[in-house]
Amino acid sequence: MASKKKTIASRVETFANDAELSKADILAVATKEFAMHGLTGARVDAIADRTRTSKRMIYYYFGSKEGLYRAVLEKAYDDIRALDSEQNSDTSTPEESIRRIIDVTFDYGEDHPNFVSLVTVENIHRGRNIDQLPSIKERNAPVIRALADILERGAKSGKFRVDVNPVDLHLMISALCVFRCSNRFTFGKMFDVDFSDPKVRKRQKKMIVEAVLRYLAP
Amino acid sequence: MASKKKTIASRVETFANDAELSKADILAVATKEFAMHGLTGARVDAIADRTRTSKRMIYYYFGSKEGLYRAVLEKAYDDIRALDSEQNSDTSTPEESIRRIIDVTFDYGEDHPNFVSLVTVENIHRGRNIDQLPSIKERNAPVIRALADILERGAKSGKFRVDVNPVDLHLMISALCVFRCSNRFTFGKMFDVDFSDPKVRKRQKKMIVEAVLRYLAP
Amino acid sequence: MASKKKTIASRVETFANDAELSKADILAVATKEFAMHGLTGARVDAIADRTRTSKRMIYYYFGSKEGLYRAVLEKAYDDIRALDSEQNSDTSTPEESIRRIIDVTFDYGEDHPNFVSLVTVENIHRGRNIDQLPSIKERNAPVIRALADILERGAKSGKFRVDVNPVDLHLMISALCVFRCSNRFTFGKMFDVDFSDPKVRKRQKKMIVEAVLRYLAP
Amino acid sequence: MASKKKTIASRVETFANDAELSKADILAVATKEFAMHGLTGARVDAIADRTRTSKRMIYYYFGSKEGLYRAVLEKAYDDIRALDSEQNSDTSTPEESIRRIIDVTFDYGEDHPNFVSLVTVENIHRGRNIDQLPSIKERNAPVIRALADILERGAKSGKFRVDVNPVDLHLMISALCVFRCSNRFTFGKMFDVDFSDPKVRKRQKKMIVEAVLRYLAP
DNA sequence: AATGAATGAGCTTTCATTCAT
DNA sequence: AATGAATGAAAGCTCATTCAT
Repeated sequence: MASKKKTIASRVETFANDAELSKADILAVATKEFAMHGLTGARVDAIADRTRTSKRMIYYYFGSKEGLYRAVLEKAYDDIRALDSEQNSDTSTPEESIRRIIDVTFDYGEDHPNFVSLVTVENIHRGRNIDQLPSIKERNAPVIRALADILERGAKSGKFRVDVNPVDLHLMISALCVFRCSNRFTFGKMFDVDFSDPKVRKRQKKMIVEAVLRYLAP
Repeated sequence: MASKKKTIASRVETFANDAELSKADILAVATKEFAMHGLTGARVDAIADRTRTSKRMIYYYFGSKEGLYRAVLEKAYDDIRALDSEQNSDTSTPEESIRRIIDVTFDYGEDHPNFVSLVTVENIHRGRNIDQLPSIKERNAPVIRALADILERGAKSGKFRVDVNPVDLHLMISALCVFRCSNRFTFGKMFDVDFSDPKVRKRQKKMIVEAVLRYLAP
Repeated sequence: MASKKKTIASRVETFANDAELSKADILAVATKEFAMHGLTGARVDAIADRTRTSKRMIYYYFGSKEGLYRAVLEKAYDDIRALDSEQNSDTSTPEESIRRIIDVTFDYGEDHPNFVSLVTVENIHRGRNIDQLPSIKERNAPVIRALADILERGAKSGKFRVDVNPVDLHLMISALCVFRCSNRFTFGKMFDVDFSDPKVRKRQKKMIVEAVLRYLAP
Repeated sequence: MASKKKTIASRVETFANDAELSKADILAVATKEFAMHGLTGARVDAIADRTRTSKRMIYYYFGSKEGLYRAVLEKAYDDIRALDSEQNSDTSTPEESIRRIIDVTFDYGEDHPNFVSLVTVENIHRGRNIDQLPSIKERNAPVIRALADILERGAKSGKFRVDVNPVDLHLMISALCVFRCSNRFTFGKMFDVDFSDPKVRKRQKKMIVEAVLRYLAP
């Protein structure tokens, strides 16, 4: 290994970096595995095999299969935080803001099937693991605050109705954007819908925007 | 055993019933187990233990763990068929029809968490098993026909817009009704929503009805 | 079934025939299965599936898997008895008799791989089952008597040496004719011999005849 | 454990040896089991029970029951290689060389019934496993080369005939020496031969030597 | 801090056989 | 005489994890 020639000072840092790289490597592989097979279906061996490190290191870094799963879950929700921070643009109209939120949410689901799967998996396990990651909760508060702000501005300007619960609105948008991703296999096969077809995608996104905006109208 | 007193004629029938009863018993227990732990997480031993029969009989009747899972899946979709047949009431207005479809769909998700979980589980497995149950597909066609009929009546009477795809409408209603059930754990914990609270339930159902009807308006 | 119209008298006989046909059917299938997979490797289910009757009938007729195996073994040795009876032709010279015995033995091994396999299987089980079939022993005595007779005639005429043990001679011929059948797979693969090649077959038969006759020469 | 006192240096080596010892232990026990019961008849549990290690370790070291069987087969053929290397003595006459080869082959079969059984077992499985052990083939080439050399020397000196195929000669010797071992149970019981009787053994070995040498004579 | 070797517990499945008429 | 339904026992194998340095 190259690290053999390093000074003690640099080595500590390098090892730390190596360790971080290894952890990141494991997390990336594990994300796929958990998303594809679920918590119980995922195989620690399978993860280790596709990693630069060994199975032993998974336990060294993450303690257990569940510990690794929780780290994967945390990372997945971490990644989605970047989404929210982009949405703070007060200059746009409430309607434009809603449009963009739907647009971003819709695309995120399409582009991050692993995230969608992980949320699904976690719900099968009744949110048992997300309970142990209190940081996630804090991170998600901004979404509701942003929606509440938009709703307030819309109500004040007379463009939106005044009786909308921001959490329910978030539920509505999430449902419409995520369900078609999380249930694409059963729904797609049952009703012959090809969710990956760009035309279908565009049509459904338009439908969601219309439905939400009409609902918000006074 | 009670069968000792039976006549030959009744015995044959009774035996058939015994077998059917045993199968039904196994299916009921297995439905719970698969819904709670997923396909891989479910344990054949655990199912057998809660059954009047033995593990051996599960293999005798269903061939394999996956065979049992498929039977459970088929049964779950079978049960939902009853839902559809109730909805054929041509006397009601298109709006009333939509209201009732949402009402029934919403309640079904609430009242049959196992069904919702199974669909979730099947999507993690990318619809691999539902593919092998072609009967399911046929059974689900009526839902779309019913919606298409309502849409047509609505369009003719000028109450509904004319450009609605019935499958997309079904997707919208399913998303709004099912997502809040399938994702109740992650969403509920993240945003402090108690989906089991009757007030929340009522409020959200009202929101869904409004959203859909407003979307369908011309 | 056709038997439904039969009179009672004929039915008994017919059933007996049916039974015999079923037994023969089972035996034929079982012979293959035991020859191919050995006693433990053979599957009662596999045998039943390739039979016109059911697994239950195998137990009805033969009592157990081992019982069936013994019946198969007995049948196999029964069939070979026909071989011996043909060989009693006193008009031929001792040398001609030996030639013909080798010829027949050699061809029998080639043409009845199942028999060869069954003997092999039985030896893996240390002759445990053949022990319980005393009839087989009696049936095999004639071979030795025939050889003893040939040896005596050969010795008297001065064509053969006088110190040959007929059982050892039978061992020699059997070894040379059977080994190349029973061990064709390991030997063939190890030394690139294609035992099914007619040229190889002819060459080896010639070798065996020469070796035995030279050994028997005074 | 004794290893607690070991130095680091010795420990590594000792651990390696422990593993090798465990493997050798398993192989020895498995050889017996497979020879006695065949591939399917052998029980992994039975092997594990007679071993210092556990069933789990068998799978750790050998992957599967078939993997263990192949290892056993390879070891058995490995052991016989020692036999061949002893036979290279150019000073002896061709006749003496043949005598010794028969002597050694004859005794090896007598003294290693497990080897004979394993070959038998492998032939029932149509050489499927030996196919996957290409090393075995290489190891067996020397036998044929040695025989070819002897035949050539014998032909040159006018002591042997010139038209003998060395592989066929090997087949002849193997057949005469091995058949009486592999088929001792059926043949012995059928014709009342006690192959373990030293007198019988001696008589038959003499017969084999005579038969082969007479066949090789010009 | 990092790791190769080892493992107990439990998994799904298969097997020959018997039950009950 | 004949048979479809049912089954206890055990098989091969896999899993996440720990041992021991």
